[in-house]
Amino acid sequence: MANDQLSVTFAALCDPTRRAIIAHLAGGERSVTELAEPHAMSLPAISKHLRVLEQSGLIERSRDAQRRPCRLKPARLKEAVDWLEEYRKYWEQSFDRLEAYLQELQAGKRALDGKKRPAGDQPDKRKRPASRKAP
Amino acid sequence: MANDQLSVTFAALCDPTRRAIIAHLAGGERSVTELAEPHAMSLPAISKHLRVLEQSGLIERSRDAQRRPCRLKPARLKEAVDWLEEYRKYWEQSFDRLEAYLQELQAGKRALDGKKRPAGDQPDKRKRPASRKAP
DNA sequence: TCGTTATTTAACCTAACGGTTAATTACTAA
DNA sequence: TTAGTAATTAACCGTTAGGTTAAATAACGA
Repeated sequence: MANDQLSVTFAALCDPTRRAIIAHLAGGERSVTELAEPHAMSLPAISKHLRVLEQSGLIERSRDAQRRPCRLKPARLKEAVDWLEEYRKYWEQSFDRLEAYLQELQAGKRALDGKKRPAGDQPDKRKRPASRKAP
Repeated sequence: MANDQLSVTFAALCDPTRRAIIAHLAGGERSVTELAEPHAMSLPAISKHLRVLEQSGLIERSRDAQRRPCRLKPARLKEAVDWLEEYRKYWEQSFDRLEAYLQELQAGKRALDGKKRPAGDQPDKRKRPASRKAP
């Protein structure tokens, strides 16, 4: 896996067990055993997941007697959402189009006179590179 | 890898080449060769990345003569962001705390009389994160 | 000190990932 | 029909991810 932060974060998030752990930790600090309890797998497996989460910066662990309580560290989640937010306009645009379509349906209009073309729908004629070179 | 949609989406996003392709496609429809051009790897490698993106539902492909133009399909990005938004309050809370701290520093206050956000709170309140609030 | 609880480490296994090169398919143009 | 362009498939390879069991470590409590 690539080692840039965003790749590490998304890689940590792509396992459902780890996402469940994050959701669990949203309820506050939890011990390893508590985090393991809902999952049908061994403690070492959970321990590995926690290690991944810790190394990705999504959680941190402290010490309380024998326990190693974990807590959420949300900064990396913010980074991920910041990346995704760049594309918000695209899904909102799709929604707008759907909404417009539904309004048309409701109005019973068949002839679309002033049909506007939403941005990002560019036909985009650009030069095509002849052939690529593999290093 | 798990086959639930969110896992598939995050797995697709955890490769920097694939994220770059998504960013590239934000500029509109692109052919495989165009998408491959900025990357120092073979066309089959790009083809595999595109397959991952297509199967995850992040892009779709059509046919234009020999070309297979790709375009962004943002719905899955929205699902990912929706999951992450559940945690927005956590990073905003952290930010609030930092802000409060900085304000304290600037004011030179030592006694915190009207402290609104106690640190390290939520001991064991199991609550589901609520929906996102508008910024 | 001894046993118990909590957690991690070690060693191992299998499947999947991300890349390669060579061959193949799909389509166009001459 | 033939040559050329665009992209995919096939076969392969090394590394890593995610799980296992067994053993080790850390801290407590009697």
